[in-house]
Amino acid sequence: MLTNISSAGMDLNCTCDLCELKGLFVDNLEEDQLNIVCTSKVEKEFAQGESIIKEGTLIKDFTYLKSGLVKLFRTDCSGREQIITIAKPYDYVSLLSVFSNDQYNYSVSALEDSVTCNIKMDDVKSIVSNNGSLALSLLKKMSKVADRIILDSMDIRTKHLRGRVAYLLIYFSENVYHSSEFDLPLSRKEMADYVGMTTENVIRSLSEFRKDGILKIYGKTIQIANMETLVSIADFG
Amino acid sequence: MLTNISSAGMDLNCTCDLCELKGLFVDNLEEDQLNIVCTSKVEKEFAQGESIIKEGTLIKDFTYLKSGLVKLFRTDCSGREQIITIAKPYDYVSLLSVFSNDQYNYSVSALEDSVTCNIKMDDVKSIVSNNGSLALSLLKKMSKVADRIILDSMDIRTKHLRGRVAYLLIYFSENVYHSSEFDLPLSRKEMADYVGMTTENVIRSLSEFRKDGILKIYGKTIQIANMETLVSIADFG
DNA sequence: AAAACGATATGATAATTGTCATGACATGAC
DNA sequence: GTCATGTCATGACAATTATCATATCGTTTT
Repeated sequence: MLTNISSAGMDLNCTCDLCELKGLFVDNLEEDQLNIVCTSKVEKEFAQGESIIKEGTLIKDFTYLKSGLVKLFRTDCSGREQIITIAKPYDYVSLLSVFSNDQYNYSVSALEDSVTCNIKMDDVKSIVSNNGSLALSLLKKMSKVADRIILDSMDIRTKHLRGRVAYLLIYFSENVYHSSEFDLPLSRKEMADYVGMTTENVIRSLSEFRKDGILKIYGKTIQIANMETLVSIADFG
Repeated sequence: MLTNISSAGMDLNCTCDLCELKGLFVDNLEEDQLNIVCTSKVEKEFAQGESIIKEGTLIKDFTYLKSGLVKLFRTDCSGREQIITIAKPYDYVSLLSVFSNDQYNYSVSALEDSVTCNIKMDDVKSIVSNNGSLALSLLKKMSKVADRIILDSMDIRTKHLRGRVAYLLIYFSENVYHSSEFDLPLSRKEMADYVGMTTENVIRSLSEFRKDGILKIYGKTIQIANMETLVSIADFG
């Protein structure tokens, strides 16, 4: 149910209208609905490595990422982790499952220090029922997120080991850090969980790239020395 | 823009309120909105094997499956088909891409004789903007469809060849034909496109299952003789 | 400092899958 | 009928990946 809020005006302490994610919510909200969000939203901080959402847990909030980097993953029947996707602010988040299920069927944890914004699911549903433009905006967002996850995973499926690893490195370089040099936010094992291969083979690929002069590797720090070759490997080599 | 329809009452020829899919649309529609759907909707028939949607084509309609069976697929960079999912009525369809893109990034074709119902995308958007419960219903549907596709493909990724083939056979037996004997709607090559292996290896798996007495195979007709073993192979064998 | 641990790294070997060649069989074209 | 074509089928072999053993490095614990 909607919390009934006086129409005396906005909470002056609320900064939702300054939120970098306003495009998703605020632009579509009437003042009284914005007040609901402002009043009921809760921001939470998570340190690198901390768990944000646990598979099987009840869905109470609509959650999205304000800053940081997270991984969505699940645990398969044999106990191994599978990374479904990696999300940065505005990529994410609470769209899978949220409207169809009462519990999460994946987990989320922080790859870097992160901040989430949480709105009560009931409030979101109430607002959506009364606000068509927000509904369309959510449908659009959800459609895009689902598409990206599905097509990316189909894409990765066509590649061999080296291509998959190259693909992942290029993803971080181009879409997350916008630089040819960056600190990998994933361990080698997590890279393996993402591309669906073993840790050893991911390490081997990285070593080969290093020996071939495509990468310079200092622990987690990666410098892409030959982007052209790396791209051609990702596009299948 | 919404077509302006006289309020004189429903089109008496419209049978949308009898549609087996009314749960998705009709239950959430006011009478005037229902009239829009009834007037603008177009039903199309497709013979087995016919193309319903082509990748890269402009999205004009919101489409769903009334009867039959279809496959969603895309063509990867090396020209090979990848089946994203197989959908039966109410499973499907027009949810991926539709609200976020102006063109399809996958194709759809009929595995069995099929009938689709098509509503102009503009009409759907207009109605959603004015109808919160329909919006929620679409969000729910979309969330469920995306979840299923993503989790199924993660699931299949954990399995080896034989497990994947077994999984697919069980899917048809339990979710589509509700019988231990059925006609495969897919060629061996399509099965391979779905599970991400080669045609030869899919055929080999089927042959092994036959030799082991798990299946009886007469061309496309499959009879599962030992469901228990097949399930244990799917759950990983 | 020593010990313990986890992540990274490399090699040898086994398991799994892909590729290529070949043939049988059905179907439709001519 | 014969031919061409495509699907189904099987085998031999090559390529790719997983598994297991082992070693190093850095960090934390004791």
